[in-house]
Amino acid sequence: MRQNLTQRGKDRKRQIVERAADLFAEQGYDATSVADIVESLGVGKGVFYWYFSSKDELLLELLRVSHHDLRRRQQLAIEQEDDPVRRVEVGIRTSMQWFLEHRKYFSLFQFAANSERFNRVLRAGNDVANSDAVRHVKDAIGDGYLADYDTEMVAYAVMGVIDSLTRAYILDRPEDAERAADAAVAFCLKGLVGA
Amino acid sequence: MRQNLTQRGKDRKRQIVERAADLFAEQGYDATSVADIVESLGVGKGVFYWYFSSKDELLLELLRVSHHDLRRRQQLAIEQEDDPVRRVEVGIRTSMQWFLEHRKYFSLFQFAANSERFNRVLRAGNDVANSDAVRHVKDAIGDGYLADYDTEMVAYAVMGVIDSLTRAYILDRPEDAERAADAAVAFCLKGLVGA
Amino acid sequence: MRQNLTQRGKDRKRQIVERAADLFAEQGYDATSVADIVESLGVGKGVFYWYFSSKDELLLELLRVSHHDLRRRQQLAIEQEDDPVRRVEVGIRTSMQWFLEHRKYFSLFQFAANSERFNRVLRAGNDVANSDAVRHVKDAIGDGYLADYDTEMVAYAVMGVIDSLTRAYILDRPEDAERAADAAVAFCLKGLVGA
Amino acid sequence: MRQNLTQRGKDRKRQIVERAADLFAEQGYDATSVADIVESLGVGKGVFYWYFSSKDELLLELLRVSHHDLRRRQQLAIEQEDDPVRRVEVGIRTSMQWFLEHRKYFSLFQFAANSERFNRVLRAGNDVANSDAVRHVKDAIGDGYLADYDTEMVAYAVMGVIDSLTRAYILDRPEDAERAADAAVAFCLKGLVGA
DNA sequence: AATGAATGAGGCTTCATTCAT
DNA sequence: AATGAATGAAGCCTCATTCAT
Repeated sequence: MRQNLTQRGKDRKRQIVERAADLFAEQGYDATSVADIVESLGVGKGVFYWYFSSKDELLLELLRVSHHDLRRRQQLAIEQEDDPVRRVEVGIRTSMQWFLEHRKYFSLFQFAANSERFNRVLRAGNDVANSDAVRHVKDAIGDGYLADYDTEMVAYAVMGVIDSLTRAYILDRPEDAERAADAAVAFCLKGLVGA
Repeated sequence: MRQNLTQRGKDRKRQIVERAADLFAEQGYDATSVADIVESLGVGKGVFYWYFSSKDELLLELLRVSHHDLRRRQQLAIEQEDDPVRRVEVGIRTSMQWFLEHRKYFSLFQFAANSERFNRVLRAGNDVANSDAVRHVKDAIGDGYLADYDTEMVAYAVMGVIDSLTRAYILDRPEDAERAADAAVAFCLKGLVGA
Repeated sequence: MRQNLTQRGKDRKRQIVERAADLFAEQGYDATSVADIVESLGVGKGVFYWYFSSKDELLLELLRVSHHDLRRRQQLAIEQEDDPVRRVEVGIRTSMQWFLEHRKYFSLFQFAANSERFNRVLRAGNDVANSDAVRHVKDAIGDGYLADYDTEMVAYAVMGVIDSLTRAYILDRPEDAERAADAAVAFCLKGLVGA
Repeated sequence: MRQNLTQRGKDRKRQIVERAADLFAEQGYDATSVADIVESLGVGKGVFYWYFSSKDELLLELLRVSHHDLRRRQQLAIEQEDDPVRRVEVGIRTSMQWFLEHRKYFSLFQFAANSERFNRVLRAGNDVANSDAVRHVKDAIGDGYLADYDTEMVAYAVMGVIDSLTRAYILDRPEDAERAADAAVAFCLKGLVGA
């Protein structure tokens, strides 16, 4: 909302975003009130609206920033690989690693993905991610002897594997994170019977 | 909230559940008020509380019933197959077919899965489903030369593929439903590079 | 908002409108909160929104109804006169008499007339009133030897006289109401120097 | 809130008053926030409270100054006429001309006139104006053969004509300003039938 | 079984004003 | 003189739920 922020202002804004993310993750977006956020920060209600024009706008910003961070991290990691199959693998591992480090965003992403109001933010980033993935997948598959099905679908399938295993393992049993990532990679590359 | 319902009562109750499901799917659970539901049905508010003790209870019941229906349909289909690999395939296809026919439940399941308050209902059914799946997967994989990773994880992976492709294709472009199912099956069985 | 009102409902609604009119007249529209209204009635806040979709909507309805009443009263009185000059006189007297009896609406009308948001309601009624008045004035003036200036303007002028004298005398010194009405009539008919 | 202002300070203050008048005219006093004013000026909030102790105080000052200007302009114009009837005419024309040039103040005056809080400022000026007018009117009427009704009332009537025609024509159709002024004068002097 | 009416806590947001720098 | 930051009361409105009939 405001733009000319002093250092103090920037800090305060970041503080709000982070606290909000924590609370959203704990209780859900709808169940978390603006009052919850500012009270937990010990500041007045007006502070919130000095930095954000609405609760929705805060979530949007939060999604934009974190999603962008995830995507960037992935990009960086993938760039360093040449082999297309390795690229897919690295993509999977980086995603899961990121969620391990930023567990609180996972449920928010899921929530947003299910909401008419918020999914466009993710959609934007995801579309880029998906078309990237399609390219890698195409390269990985090679001469197209699997051209029977759309590579775009494969990209979505990979994302689904990541989401599901992240939800089931990364969040609740971080100690299994590594094994879950291995499983995701193995499954995505070879499937059930593709020994 | 009554239990001994006459036929008329049962009909009314079903009517409420269905209308609620429609509205929840359109606007989301939190954004749909009890008033929305009864108004769209043209009845008074008392009706709602005659059949349900709370809005949450309605969702819980709705989830229980529909999730059970999905699981049952799957069970029936799988039973008719002997080959374990075919069983996995049939499981996938049945899920996606069911969501094609009951699109309105998909987002509700996703919502519930993300909610502390509601996910236990799905969890119950899903745990059964998962251990079933594990069995099938184990059988499919055969003598365990892929025993390196947990079959439970594989089961989650399969579910993730189903969810992701359902969301991306089944809901928005029903005409691609078949291809999406094919893609899901192929991907789950052979993965990206599993020729 | 609601339509199927029981007798009790209709009474309650009327009660709200009247209390609101009182408070608006005393403190002004903006300065009167919905809480003021319901508290002064000893009911819960929800009651207000059962009958009106918003505070603005209440004012709109209040304006519509009362303005319509004023116009109707005028119409009835005027109809009984044949002489056009007498019609103008009766119109003026009826207006002022009505405001004497419904003092609380005067400032509301003035407020609304000054508000982008609300003046359309009055505009509608006033336009009719004005074109009626134009007809009477035309008749009163006779063969048009005053056709030099627009009769529409004259109609507005008459309204201005009514408003101004109402504000200055009717509201604050009801005992002078009669004299004020006489003055308004004399002024409108003959002006300052029109012996 | 300072008093000993440098030239720069005086300019700044005038700037605020004028911008506020613009915004008040556009959106209304209550609907215009202090934030609106300072933002539209591109300055911080402190500036406002440096020059004014409150939003109300700003309006009061604005009313005082502009109303005084109107009255002064009228005075000057009237002084140059000897004939009492001409004086009334010139008073009317000057008012309307002034509002044509300062359209933004019209609705503010109306708003203030309707407000317990603000009307005293206008009252003060208006009372003077009115007693002046009474004198002129008395002179105009001459030997009192119209002494039947109070000349004070006539003064209010004239003001009402001015307000009404100003609102209806001067503000919305400036091109009709001249005709409206003519109409006001003719009506006030001769009334409807005082040919 | 069902209706219209009522409750009241709580949610989001605004805004005049003050403060530290 | 001026800025960005902060306060907190208050306003409008929603909504799950309950009640009287």
